[in-house]
Amino acid sequence: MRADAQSNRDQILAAAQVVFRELGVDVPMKAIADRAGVGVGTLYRRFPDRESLISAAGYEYLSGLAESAETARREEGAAWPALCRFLRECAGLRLGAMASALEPNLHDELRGDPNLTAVRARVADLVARMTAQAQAEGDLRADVTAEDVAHLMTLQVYAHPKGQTYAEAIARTMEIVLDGLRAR
Amino acid sequence: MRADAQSNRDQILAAAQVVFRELGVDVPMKAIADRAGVGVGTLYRRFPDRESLISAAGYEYLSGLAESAETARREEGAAWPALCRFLRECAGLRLGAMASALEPNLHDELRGDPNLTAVRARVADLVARMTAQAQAEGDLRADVTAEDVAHLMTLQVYAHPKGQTYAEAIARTMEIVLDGLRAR
Amino acid sequence: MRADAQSNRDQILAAAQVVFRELGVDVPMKAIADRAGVGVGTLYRRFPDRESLISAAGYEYLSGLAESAETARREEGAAWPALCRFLRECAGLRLGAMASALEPNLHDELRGDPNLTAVRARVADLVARMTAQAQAEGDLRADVTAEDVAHLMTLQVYAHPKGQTYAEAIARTMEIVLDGLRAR
Amino acid sequence: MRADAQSNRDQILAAAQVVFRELGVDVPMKAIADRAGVGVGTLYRRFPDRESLISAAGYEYLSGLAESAETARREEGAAWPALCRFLRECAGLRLGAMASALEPNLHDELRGDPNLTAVRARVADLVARMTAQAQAEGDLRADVTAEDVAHLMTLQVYAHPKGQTYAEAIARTMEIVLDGLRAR
DNA sequence: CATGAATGAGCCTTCATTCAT
DNA sequence: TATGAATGAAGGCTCATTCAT
Repeated sequence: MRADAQSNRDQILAAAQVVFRELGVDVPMKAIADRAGVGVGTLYRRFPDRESLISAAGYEYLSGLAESAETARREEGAAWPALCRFLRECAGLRLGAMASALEPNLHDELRGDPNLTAVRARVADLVARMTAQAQAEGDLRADVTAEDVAHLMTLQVYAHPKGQTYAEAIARTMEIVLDGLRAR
Repeated sequence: MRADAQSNRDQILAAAQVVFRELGVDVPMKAIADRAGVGVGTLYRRFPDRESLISAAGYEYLSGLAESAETARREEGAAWPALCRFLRECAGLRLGAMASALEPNLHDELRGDPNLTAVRARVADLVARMTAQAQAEGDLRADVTAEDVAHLMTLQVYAHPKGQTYAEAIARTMEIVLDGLRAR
Repeated sequence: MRADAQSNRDQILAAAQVVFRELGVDVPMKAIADRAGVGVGTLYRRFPDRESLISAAGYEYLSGLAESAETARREEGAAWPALCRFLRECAGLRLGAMASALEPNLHDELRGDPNLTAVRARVADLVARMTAQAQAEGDLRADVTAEDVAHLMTLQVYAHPKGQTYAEAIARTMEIVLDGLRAR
Repeated sequence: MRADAQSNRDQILAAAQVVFRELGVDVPMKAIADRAGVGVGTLYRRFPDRESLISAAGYEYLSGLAESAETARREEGAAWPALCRFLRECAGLRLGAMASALEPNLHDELRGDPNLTAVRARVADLVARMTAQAQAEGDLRADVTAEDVAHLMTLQVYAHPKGQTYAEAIARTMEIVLDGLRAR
């Protein structure tokens, strides 16, 4: 791929991530193109339909997440702090907005996507391992499943009252959740 | 208002609540009219635009919630179980889907709505009172604010994997959250 | 159906026949709506996609044709003049432009259309009967099949040189064809 | 012109003829470029717009036709069989699909094209001469004009029912036409 | 009053044409 | 010179809203 084309592709993907996060995946394609500084035609050349853009953006989201989960495990020593760091990051990424990509059941067209399937599995596996280990180490309550934890990746609240930003609101909520997860 | 007109209004409002919950507030107006068994014209006669329908539906949601919060307080004896019951009900109602109505900052047109403002205040007050009382009774951790709790009313997760329904997923998440809220 | 709605439907159908004939079936929907004096929305309300409009217009074309074939048979006495009259009318209608509707093999979406199938069969049957009878009466050469004749319904030439209109050009061509069909 | 450039030009022209015949002159430019095995840029370098490509392809069509008309006259001896051979070839070439090029009145942009004008005149002249001669020789009915015959070059039918190909359908139709032309 | 028909603005997508590589 | 990337205008279709019946 030509250098300029690649750069445009990157712009578009970055723009999509931002815009999906802020306005949701049903945002007009034009909004994404504008944010990326390209024409709609260019966007469609790279991503022939909305699904393929969601798929690619979801892939980026999830591999970034997998990446940083692995980093966290390496850097934190224990599983529990790694898990906390991971879930905080998920919340910050507003992963819920991309849930269509995460959850095969939501968007029919995305169900069979092989890249997505692979990275979903990779993330699910990381979550399962962190969960098991944190339970083994006695830090995470024993009665939650890896799936409960996976749900928490997409935690959202819809309120940002007063001067509080969404990031602050969800961060506070996530702290409560983490306290709820901690073993007594 | 004539009896049949009133009945239509009630149908529409009920339909809107169901449909908003299931498909979100951006659902086509026709879908609501169909569900209510009336023509779109009738819908527009009662609710001149989408905002006013969201507003009215939000009002219903919130007053129902206030109602049942008061019932809970009366029936549960202590504030903490009343609060738990209230938050579980919020989750079940998928209140997040109606967040536009709840949160004055989300939908500009809804900001100044007097009915909504009043019922929002009523709910906020109830939450604040339950919060304070539950903290005073030593059941709720002391470091959360009434606002943290208010956020939790709109808690959502976007995943419903395997055979689990959304209701089950959010219920499990809410239990974790309630454990996180409980005083040690 | 309400009277005004019915009238609009008729306008649209009439407009479609004219515009299809002149510009072909790939003409912008807006062009048809404009010609009918309605908005595009109205057009789409009555005919949810292009296929259904082609189908309806094709049906009109073909039933009109069947009608007039029957009239011709009644009025002309013999089969041969009835056939000639019929083929002249086909040419004048520029039936070739509507061939998608006539020919199940051209437009996949139109293949299974039951109305169209029925009227196609009706026309095919009329042609077959006129053909057989004209041959029996010794006016039509014996070596042509009903299918050859059916082809001639869609006869087209693409030229309209000098001051000649298309109608004149195809009329002259059709006379030559009819001479070619006549038994010696 | 460099040898490779010339070769590209030839490829494109050949591709255009094939694709125009099969899909019509409104086919996407990319389809032609692909068929020619070149990029669109190359196509546009050689033919600055669609008209000039139609013009060039039309020129090829018509000079080929003129060529073979002359061959036919030389080889057939009499004018009538030459004319028949010529018209059969026109039908086989599906000349109707290129009618825009043939007929100055159809495509405004093509009206003034000098190459096209010249070759159109050349073909028209050949047709006129064959017509006159065939009439003089008593084989062609006397009441048709050279223009009637020219029309027949673009004869089309739109049906290809059952297993019959278009080529077979038009061939059969042309035989009827030729019978219609023959003097009694 | 209730209905659903009509309207047109808006988003989706394709493709002719231009232009950077 | 060849390529194919970028652009935006144009046409398809949906849906919020208005209005005739």
